[in-house]
Amino acid sequence: MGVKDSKTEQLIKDTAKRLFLTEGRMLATTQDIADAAGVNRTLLHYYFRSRDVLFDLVFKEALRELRERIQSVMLSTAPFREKIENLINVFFEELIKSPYLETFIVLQMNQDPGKYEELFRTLPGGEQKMKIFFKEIQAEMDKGTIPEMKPIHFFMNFFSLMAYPFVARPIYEKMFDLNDAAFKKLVRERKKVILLSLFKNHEV
Amino acid sequence: MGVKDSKTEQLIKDTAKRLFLTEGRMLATTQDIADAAGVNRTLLHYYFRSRDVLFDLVFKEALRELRERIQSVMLSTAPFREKIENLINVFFEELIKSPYLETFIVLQMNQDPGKYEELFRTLPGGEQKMKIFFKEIQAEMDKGTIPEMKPIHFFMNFFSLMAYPFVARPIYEKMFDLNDAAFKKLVRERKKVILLSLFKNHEV
DNA sequence: GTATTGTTTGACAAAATTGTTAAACAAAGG
DNA sequence: CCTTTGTTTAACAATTTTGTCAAACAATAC
Repeated sequence: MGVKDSKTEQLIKDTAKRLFLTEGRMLATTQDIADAAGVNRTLLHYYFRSRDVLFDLVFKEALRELRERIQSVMLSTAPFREKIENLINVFFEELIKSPYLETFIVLQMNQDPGKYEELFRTLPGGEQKMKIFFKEIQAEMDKGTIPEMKPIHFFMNFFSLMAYPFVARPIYEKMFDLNDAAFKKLVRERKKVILLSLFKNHEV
Repeated sequence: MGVKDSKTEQLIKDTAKRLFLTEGRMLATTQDIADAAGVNRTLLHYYFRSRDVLFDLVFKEALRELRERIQSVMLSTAPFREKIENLINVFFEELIKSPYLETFIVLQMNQDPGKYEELFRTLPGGEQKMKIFFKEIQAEMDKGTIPEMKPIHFFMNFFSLMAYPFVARPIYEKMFDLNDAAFKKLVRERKKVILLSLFKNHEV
């Protein structure tokens, strides 16, 4: 066996993941990836056959992981407000790790809609579970802790408030002259802001 | 002069705009654009010299237009709540026209940060104007019509609630099995939902 | 040591995309 | 009708990127 053993395959995959999802270099060529990983470009084909295969692999893995983490929190038995807080934590963690996943998805879905269909289709029993979560949202409205609206709007609001600042990060950074530290500070503050904005009880 | 006169240049630009911003085909090749416009590919070089030049032109034009429309509303003398309503209308109009502008910006800014810097830098007097808008936000908090937070968070919330559903549209469509009509209906509903979510007075 | 297996490499081929050029063409003025 | 000007075209060149291959290499088993 070579001195690098079988770690090379993982190294390439991790590097691709970093370039695509963390640094937003979605157009990185096989050469870019090989260079960043410090390996010969041919190895990329040796292990993954083609750029497309590697690309899909990275994408699907990241998406699957995100979905699983979110679902496990969303379907936990924690009280509603606590559940929302946990979701914010999970989502922020994932978005800090992969700030371009969102953008990535949107683009991919458009370049070839249907290709990743199965990744969004509610799993067996998933639709049922989503309905349960939506019922919980409705119950909160009935209790008067969140404003009245279709549960899907609450859902969209929630994910909008969490995700968009990451998607728009470069815009905000230019617009308000923010450096990395300043942006991260804002993001930390947003955990409270989001709760404040979702719940009627405007105290934390 | 040729039979197509000088309309060809505009036709190519419009087609590129449509592909890039409306259909999200950001990777469309010169051939794709020429085909979509029904002209010979060489004309694209004849009028715009290179793909990059055309790409930048489309991008900058769209961005400038969006910014101007937003600024003109943001700096109008309308009462705060009305101003927010007008902003929603303008933003929705623009996003329906160019649903991929946001995504486009994010990617471009990352591929080559600094390249489009001047488009975000607050114009001469622009920073001053942003401060005025932020003061208006603060005044509303003092009046108690919106919850207490740094004005920049209100600003981020506002744009998140408006923009994200467009960015995430393909995801939502798969996730909740929405067709075009259903999605558009949701968007129409969101005008009210956003107001409901931004303002403390949870009635419309 | 030699065979075997999997890994790595550089050289090369193929494909896709962009950019250039020279010639054909079409309209309008003289 | 001939010239001028701007437009359009096809053929070609250049570049970039992906993909293939056979040979070199390294580790382990025999």
